[in-house]
Amino acid sequence: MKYRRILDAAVEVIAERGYFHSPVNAIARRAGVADGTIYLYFKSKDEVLRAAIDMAFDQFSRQMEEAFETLRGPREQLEYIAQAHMDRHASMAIHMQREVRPFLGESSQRHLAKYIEMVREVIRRGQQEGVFRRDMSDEVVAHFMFGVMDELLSSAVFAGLEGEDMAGQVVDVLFRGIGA
Amino acid sequence: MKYRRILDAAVEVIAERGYFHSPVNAIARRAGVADGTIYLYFKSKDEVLRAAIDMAFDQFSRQMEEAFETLRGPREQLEYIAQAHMDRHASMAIHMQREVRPFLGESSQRHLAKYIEMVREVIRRGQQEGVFRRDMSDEVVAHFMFGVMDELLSSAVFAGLEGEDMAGQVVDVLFRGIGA
Amino acid sequence: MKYRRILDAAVEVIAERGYFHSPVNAIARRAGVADGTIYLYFKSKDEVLRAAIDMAFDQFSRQMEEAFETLRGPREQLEYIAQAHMDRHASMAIHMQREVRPFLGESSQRHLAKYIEMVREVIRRGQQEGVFRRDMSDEVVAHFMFGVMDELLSSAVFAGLEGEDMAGQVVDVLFRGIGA
Amino acid sequence: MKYRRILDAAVEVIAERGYFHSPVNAIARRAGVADGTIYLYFKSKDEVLRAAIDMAFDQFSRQMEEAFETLRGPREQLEYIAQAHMDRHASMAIHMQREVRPFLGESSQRHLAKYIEMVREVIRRGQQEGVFRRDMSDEVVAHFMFGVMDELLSSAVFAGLEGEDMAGQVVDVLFRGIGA
DNA sequence: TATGAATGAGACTTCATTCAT
DNA sequence: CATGAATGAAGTCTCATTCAT
Repeated sequence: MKYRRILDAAVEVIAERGYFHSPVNAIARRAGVADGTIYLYFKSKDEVLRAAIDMAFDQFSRQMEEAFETLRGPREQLEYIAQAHMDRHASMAIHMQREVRPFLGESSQRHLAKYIEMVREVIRRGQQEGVFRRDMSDEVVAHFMFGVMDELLSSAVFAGLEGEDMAGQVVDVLFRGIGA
Repeated sequence: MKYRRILDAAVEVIAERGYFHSPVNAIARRAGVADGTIYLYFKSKDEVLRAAIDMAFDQFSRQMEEAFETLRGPREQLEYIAQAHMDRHASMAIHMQREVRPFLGESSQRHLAKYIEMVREVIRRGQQEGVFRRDMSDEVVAHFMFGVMDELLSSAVFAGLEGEDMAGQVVDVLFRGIGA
Repeated sequence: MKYRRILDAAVEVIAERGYFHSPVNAIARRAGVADGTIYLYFKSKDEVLRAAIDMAFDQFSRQMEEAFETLRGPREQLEYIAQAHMDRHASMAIHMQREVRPFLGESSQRHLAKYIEMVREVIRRGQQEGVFRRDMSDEVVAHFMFGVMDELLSSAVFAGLEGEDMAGQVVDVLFRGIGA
Repeated sequence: MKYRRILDAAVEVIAERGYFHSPVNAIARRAGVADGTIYLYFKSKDEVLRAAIDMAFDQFSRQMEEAFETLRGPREQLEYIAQAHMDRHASMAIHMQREVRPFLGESSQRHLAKYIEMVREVIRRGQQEGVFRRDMSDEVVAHFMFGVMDELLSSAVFAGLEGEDMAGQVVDVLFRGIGA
């Protein structure tokens, strides 16, 4: 379906060139549709971006919720989040909201907030279960986690860190750091 | 001096609205100069951004080098870096390179690389001195640190975390996480 | 087709006001299109000028080549060139390259060179056939001819010489002047 | 005196780069004065150009009038005009009016008209004296002469015709062409 | 639905001109 | 008289968006 083709093309093109260097016609070309067609499915270019980010986060959320039904321990859950975040394709759109936070407004905030909230819950439960230290703000820890993952992800592109098991190292440091 | 006024205005405006939503005339207005005046001091809009980032990183580097002459322990040094990074004004420009990494090219890379290298050295020395674990890539840890700081910084604006001693918490977690 | 409308409008406007006093929006208005439309057909304003000049010279060349198949005598050929050059519409674009020679670079040179070369051949053949004097540089004579025609053309606009058979007089003088 | 320095600088710079590619500050730099100084002597950039052209033509006219007091024959006079026109420095400003005719308006016209008138008189007198043919418009002949000279002059720069005695050839052709 | 030529607002930049020193 | 930093109008060009087909 074209709706999806456009979204995927947008993610690809924007990931390569950045949002503001990605003219609508470039997205259209990549999607194999005419420029005007995009406006049959989306109200504006911003809307395409918004939808792409929405899609990525929603998918991410769903993936987590599903996994958490069988993965119950805080440690396992954090590990899973890190692993999933590191998966390049899924997270490219998540990463995109960086470039775009200043003007995408509450939509962008909302998704990030949801990601953060998800992590906070894991942390809080870990704290209740006595697995994690209690002397730390769960909010700070959650941003902490998101920040590391996102930076490693984007640096990987430039710095050639692709080989390393980054998610593993991150979780390892984090656990020691916040473990009780 | 106008040069400085323009640079400061640019950092302010871009921090608020993002580089690509910051027309030159907005920067000019904020700086209290005419549009054309900017081009007496900078060759192009890109050049303003580049100069702002250069300035911020250079200042940051100098501050570190100075401080490290009396602060010798890896722990103290990391703490100092975190503290300095968290200082809003100084780091806003550092943060800006995020939005802009894809097209600012090597200039942007170089600065980040220098920051990373600085942290890596601290880590490596800590590993040699037996203060830090040896089973981790110092490069990953350095990006780790940068990522956390930058995310916390940018989230602070939105999430109202301003009160918390974020730098302190970061360093605390990091030390436990990578301590030997 | 818009491509042609724009080219014609450009020639008209530039002929009236000069290239550098012809903002793109004036050309667009004359062509009855929006400013941006011009950039669908031409990469830049310079490109419009270049294309206009190209078109005029090409048309001129083709016209000559065609005519020369039946017009074999040097005298007839020169007469034909003069006549064609004098035709206002066709030659306006040829005239334009004057204003613009310094910065249109080799494209402009090339066309003029071709015109000159065409005349030189006629002259040289005339010299071989003994119709023209041999003690003159054919290159000088060719520029000679081009210069006269172009000046008469541009003066005609201002000086109201429109009525006179200028081409005829020119060729007459030229023949007596260079005739053997 | 600065007035003169500015005028000379203007002619030099404009001859090299064309009027519209000659920013005022380039003329100022060449003249060794500040930008603003130019406006103490001239009302506008156009005025500088106008004055430069005025100066060149006036000088040219004076030179002719002077010479014509001893040079009485039509042939000698035409020869002298051609020779003087060909002198590079003197004629550069004359040549400049080409680029600029469309918008310099009557001032430019007037000078050219004067040049033309001067030649026409020579021609007319030649016709009366029976030296020149009577079946030609003296106006056409005058433009004829101006056009050739100007083209040869400007082509010389590009085509490397510098060596040839162009003025001589021109006059030679012209005489045969219009001689009785 | 789909197209893509056309639009025009708005961005960046240049440069003639002014004016406080 | 002289300076040159500053101004801002105007120019070129891009690109999100529309609409006739």
